[in-house]
Amino acid sequence: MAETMKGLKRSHRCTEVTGAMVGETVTVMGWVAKSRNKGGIIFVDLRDRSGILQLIFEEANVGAEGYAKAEKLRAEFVVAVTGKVAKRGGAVNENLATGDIEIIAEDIRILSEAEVPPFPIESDSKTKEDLRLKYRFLDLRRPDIQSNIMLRSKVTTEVRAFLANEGFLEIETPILCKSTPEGARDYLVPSRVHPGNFYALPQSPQLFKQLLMCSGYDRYFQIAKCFRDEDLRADRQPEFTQIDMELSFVDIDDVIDVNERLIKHMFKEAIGIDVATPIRRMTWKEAMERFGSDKPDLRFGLELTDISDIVTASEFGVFAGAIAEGGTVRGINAKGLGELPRKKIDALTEFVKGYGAKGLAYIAIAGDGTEKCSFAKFMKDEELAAIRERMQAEPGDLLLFISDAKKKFVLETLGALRCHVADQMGIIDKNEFNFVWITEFPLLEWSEDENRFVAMHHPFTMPMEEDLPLIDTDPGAVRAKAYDIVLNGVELGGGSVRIHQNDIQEKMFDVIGLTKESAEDKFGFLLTAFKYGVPPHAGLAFGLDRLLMLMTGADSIRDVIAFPKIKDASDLMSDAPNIVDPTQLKELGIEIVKTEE
RNA sequence: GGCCCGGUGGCUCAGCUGGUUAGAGCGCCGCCCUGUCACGGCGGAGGUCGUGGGUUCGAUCCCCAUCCGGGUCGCCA
Repeated sequence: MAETMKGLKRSHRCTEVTGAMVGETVTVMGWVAKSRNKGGIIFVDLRDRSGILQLIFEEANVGAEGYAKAEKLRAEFVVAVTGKVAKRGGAVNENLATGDIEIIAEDIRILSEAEVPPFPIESDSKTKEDLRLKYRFLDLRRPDIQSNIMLRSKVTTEVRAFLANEGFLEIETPILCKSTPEGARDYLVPSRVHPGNFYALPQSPQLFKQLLMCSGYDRYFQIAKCFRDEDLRADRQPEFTQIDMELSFVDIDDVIDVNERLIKHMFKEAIGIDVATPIRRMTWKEAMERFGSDKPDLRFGLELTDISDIVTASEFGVFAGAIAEGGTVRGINAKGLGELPRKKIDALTEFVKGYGAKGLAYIAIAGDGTEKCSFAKFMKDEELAAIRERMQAEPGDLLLFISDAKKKFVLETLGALRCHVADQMGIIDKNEFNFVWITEFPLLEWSEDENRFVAMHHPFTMPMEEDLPLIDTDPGAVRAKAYDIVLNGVELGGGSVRIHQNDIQEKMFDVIGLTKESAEDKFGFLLTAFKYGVPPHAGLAFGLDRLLMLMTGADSIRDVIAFPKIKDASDLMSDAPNIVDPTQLKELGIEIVKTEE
């Protein structure tokens, strides 16, 4: 029978009770983590979000009725206990913050009984994630998840404090928006008042924050929910949170400066890490050439090496052919893997095939200098020697090569292989926080599917002034005033300077094949706003979930979100999404059409 | 949509090439125990081996389909 807490007031959380309070009477409330009945004396570990505190029940102190209640306690019962703080009578438990004290219970109320939970409520849970997510409210009781969620709160609190101090205003933007079907798929919300019309949930507050700049708010930020109807990943959820900001009368360096200080502040206050500033900067081109990625993990080397010039005239058709078609041949030197078993090399081949590579060429050099080369029979000795020299190969090294007619493909695939191999080699320092700004992104990207240039970032991104003349002659070569902040190979955030001049904006729409009418239809309100006095402005957004993932070392973004969704974007706990009542659909004028296989 | 991995008591797992009364640890239930904290002792309950077909004398094991979950590629301006 659950009791009321009438007349009681919690005086402390569990670990707020300290050795300095010995002799004081306290009232604590929480969940029974563990009960150990020794017969005549009962020890109970009481748990709340602060941690664990040991309670002692003896009939002499708590009375016959209280002792009988204590005997009934099972895991996850919710209790209120009043008692005296005491130094431990027995051994000190070094593993607990409160390990040298205990509460000698004088009164107990069972506020709620509990069924046996479907899985243990403990840190480092081995329980499968689907079960944990079905009972997320129990999973959220586990100390390690609680610590993640509390750290998340700490981070947003610090972000607000820091940005407020820098003169930023926190302004909310709408969740019900107009669909702008460029980029990711929108989540749509039907309108009852306008049958057949739909709102879209925002993929980001991009247009609204630019409007706020037009309206003179000068420095805006928001902890913003964003929505993208795309497939999930370990680091991707359909709804996620951004620390979003926009600033007026600034250029790249101003944005980078305030954000470096924000990063420094967040990491220091949240997890006690000192981030060295200024943070290194690297152009997109350099990142791609050296690391095969626009979000390079700089905690290790394994850089890409170009051997195209050496093999261009070789007899090896795979290499020579790729180059003849305008492609390239690049390699990495996996130091010390020269005696990797054939099976493991085959596994690496499978890995790159997963990205669409036709194969993986290799030269494995054993410790004694003997070589196994997958393409030796096509190569002259001097060509192989030149490759070894270029790759700085030594006995014990494994050289891996990828070739293709598409340079971008070679770089990206090898970049992925680089990270995969580094992981296998165990050369990544998990305690390092390696930041880098990636700058000078291309403004445009050629889309094979659409047979046109598309904006790499978004169509409001400002080209670099010195590249403006190229926009007609060689659009693909134009660099943008865009920047990403990358941490340990993860894109933490990104932003850009926005276009605020009409002529450049028109040119931009023109290049990506957007007619004046179409642009007007999609973003007319923004373009109109720009006619009435627009300040130069720029902004940036961090992925809060990914940030927390990196701060906590979590393997999955789900471990830092209170109520995450699973791979198919559903919620195992509430069973959303779900069918709705036919009358709701009727009111919205929506009819469900079954699609055939 | 493609590829890969997994599904065996409440939890985590074992189960070799098909033949076992399908096991273990933890948890749970009962009794005992006044200094435990991974408490201890004794006893006990609990499993349509994800589901449906098929092969076979016989399937947890092999085959097909399907459901559920994870990773990844595509996708994510």
